[in-house]
Amino acid sequence: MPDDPPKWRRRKIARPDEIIAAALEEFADRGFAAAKMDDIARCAGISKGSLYLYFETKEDIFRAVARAALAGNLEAVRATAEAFDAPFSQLAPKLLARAAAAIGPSRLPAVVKMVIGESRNFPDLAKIWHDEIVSPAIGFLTETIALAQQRGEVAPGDPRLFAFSLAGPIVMAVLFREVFSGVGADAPDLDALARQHGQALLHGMLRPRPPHS
Amino acid sequence: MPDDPPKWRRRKIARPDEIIAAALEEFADRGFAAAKMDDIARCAGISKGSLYLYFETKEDIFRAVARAALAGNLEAVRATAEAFDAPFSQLAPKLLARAAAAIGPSRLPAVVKMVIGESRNFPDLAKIWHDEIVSPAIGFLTETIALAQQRGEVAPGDPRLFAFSLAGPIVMAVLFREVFSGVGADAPDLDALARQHGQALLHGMLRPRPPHS
Amino acid sequence: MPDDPPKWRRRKIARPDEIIAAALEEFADRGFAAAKMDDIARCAGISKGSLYLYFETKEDIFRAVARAALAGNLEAVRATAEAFDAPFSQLAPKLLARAAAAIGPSRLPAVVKMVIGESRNFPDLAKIWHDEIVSPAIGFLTETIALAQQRGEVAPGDPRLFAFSLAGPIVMAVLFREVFSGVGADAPDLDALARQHGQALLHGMLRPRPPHS
Amino acid sequence: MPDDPPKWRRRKIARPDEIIAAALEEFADRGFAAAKMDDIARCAGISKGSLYLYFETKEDIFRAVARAALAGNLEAVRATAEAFDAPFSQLAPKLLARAAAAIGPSRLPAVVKMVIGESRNFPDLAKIWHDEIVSPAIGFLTETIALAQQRGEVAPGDPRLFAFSLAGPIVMAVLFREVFSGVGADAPDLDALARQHGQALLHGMLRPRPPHS
DNA sequence: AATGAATGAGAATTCATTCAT
DNA sequence: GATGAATGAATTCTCATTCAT
Repeated sequence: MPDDPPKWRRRKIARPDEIIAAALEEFADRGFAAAKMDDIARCAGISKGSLYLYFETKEDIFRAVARAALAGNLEAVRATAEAFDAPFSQLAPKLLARAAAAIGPSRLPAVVKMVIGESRNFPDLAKIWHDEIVSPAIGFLTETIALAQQRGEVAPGDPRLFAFSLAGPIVMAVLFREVFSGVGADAPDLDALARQHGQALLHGMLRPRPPHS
Repeated sequence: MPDDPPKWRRRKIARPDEIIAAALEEFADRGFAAAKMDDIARCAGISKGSLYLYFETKEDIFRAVARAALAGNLEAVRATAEAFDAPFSQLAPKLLARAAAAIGPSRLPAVVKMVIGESRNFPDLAKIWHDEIVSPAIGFLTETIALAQQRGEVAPGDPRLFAFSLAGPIVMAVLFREVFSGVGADAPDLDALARQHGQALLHGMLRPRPPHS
Repeated sequence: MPDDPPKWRRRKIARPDEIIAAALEEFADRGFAAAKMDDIARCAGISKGSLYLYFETKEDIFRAVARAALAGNLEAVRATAEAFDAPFSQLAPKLLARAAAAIGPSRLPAVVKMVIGESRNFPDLAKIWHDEIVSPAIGFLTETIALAQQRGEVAPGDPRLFAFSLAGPIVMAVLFREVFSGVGADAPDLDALARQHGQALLHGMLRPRPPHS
Repeated sequence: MPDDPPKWRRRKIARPDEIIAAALEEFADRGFAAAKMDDIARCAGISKGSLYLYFETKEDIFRAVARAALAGNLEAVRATAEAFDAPFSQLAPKLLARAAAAIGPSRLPAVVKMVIGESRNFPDLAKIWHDEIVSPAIGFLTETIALAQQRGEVAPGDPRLFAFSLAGPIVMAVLFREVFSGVGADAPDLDALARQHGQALLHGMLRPRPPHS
């Protein structure tokens, strides 16, 4: 009987990712300390002991979860760099729309919540998140804005603060949903916010004063 | 011996607040689960057993901390309502500046971090924070903006999303500082951000296109 | 102002007894370990600290309770000795009736329960109870029976075992009531038991076989 | 190495009973509250944490101990029902002898002591013991006596009180031994008591008055 | 004498981690 | 590789006892 493993013991390769996915759910739901290895194992469909075949400690799993969330989004940030040379008035709305679309359905907000909550206990994670995601993302925005300022498209001002102006509302809305959905809050629509915020920030919330009339 | 008994015991009245202050530090530093009752007690200058004279459980202390942080700020939100009838173009910058000034030196960000991290484990707290702080604050902004729209001062659009546009950058910056200061990040200056963001959001980031040239 | 203490602080003399009475209730209800000094104090109408003005430790109170219960009954046992020279057939029923009447309304059963439950933890108490109550009582019965045997009134046999025969049913009924009333058991009537048991033990439960019929 | 792995771990099946046996010793010796989980574990030859693999709480172990003691004896009570139709004058001594023989070497008295001491704290246990052991046992005796009365073998009287008359001395002696052995009391011999008490209760303690002489 | 706030040793319980099978 | 029984360090909470007032 050549190649019939009557019951494929789940492909070894995929295990770590399954564990990370399971752990993400548990950590997101209960936080690092309150998540139990038992639950992560059960959620991953394996035994508790098997977790230790793939990870050294609970902390390791946490780090792996936090890092795994980086992976994809790190790409996303870089990918948007291609749209780099459009005028800022067209680039900014596109970036906001993409960010909103990308974040909305992902588990990223849950991981962000995790990282926020445990930033003091896992300073290395905070550092990695800062160095590899948050800082690059803000840096990218800052540079883009600075360039636009050099081209005379954007008003003078600290380009880094402008980056916060641009991204802040999305961040706030994402956290709002993560924290308060489930207690009866109605979370803002991310796409609509991205659209309206882009328009408002670029052209101003104020209605252009009617000539005088 | 004049009249300074520097180390009186028997101070039933003051104790709960001292405990809450101590617990705030511990919870902010380590999170709910990792904060030890021993440490809270030591930090409050009393014995472990004494904590239980004033609070039933560790959870109770956590709730008390989260509630105590509400108290002052609830007032702040209401107080700003007085500036109500200035034109929005003057009101908005003032609100941002006040918020930045009030939040910056307070421990509020630490409590916010706590509440974010434990929102799933303490849904009651999430609800209270939503109902008593976040929702009123956003609601207040929303109404203010809606009125300004009726007066023709503000461009059309969902006023609640505008509220996120207004407040989001401050929120993001506050959390940025709370999470990433300590890993070498340079946190944005809150006052400067408030000023520049107010200006940008009201009048637009874009430099008014020069006539043609 | 001669002898008017505006508020008689409760007569000092009576305090220990009040404490003992209060402690008896608590110990009887919850057992030694589960009874809290707080509760004993509250039940005695004084503060927790005051207990320690009269007793050194919780154990001391327990001992005092167990000893106090002895006091009265020790007398009772001796008092019955006066009826000593009646014929056994009259003496035995009287003793049983008196015991039943004395025990029924007293808190003695509760103390007995206490002593039974804690006999291993308080061997000194077990010893005192044995030496001062149980052993004298059984010894008194044993002697009485032995004398009756010498007078030819009672059948041959170990007089100490006869003592158990005599007293056992009362003891069993008392404990039955103490333990099982409150879970819906109907406790036997002590007086009736004393009467019927005396009759049965003296003359036999068996109906005298009718001559032949 | 033949086939004796003298120290296997992994013995899920046997463990609960070993724990119950160990706990019985500890509870009997010290009472519920004073028995420490550590000691029970050590006595069972396992670690403290392992107790919690098999029982939820200390109370659970206590309940299990109290229930386990029921198991065997429940059978014993039923088993004696077979001797049912002998004349009471033969049946009663047999029942007493069997009870004495069965109880003597067993740990039942220790459990009885436990249940007596904690009856208020574990009313459910008191109820179970009443409903499943004590009440059936007394009920069985009561019925047997009532039948014997109908057959004219036993004198008139409340058959339930007769049941106490029959069983009480054994109960008293068993508790006497449990409580006072260890403080130098000489416990009555259970078998001798059963024999003599049966004889006395059936035929009367009084020596049949010699015709006159 | 009386109080009750303060203490801290002690106990039950949890859970990450190990390792015999 | 996989399992899950076993472990014991760590933590919360209790409560008898003390002592400043």
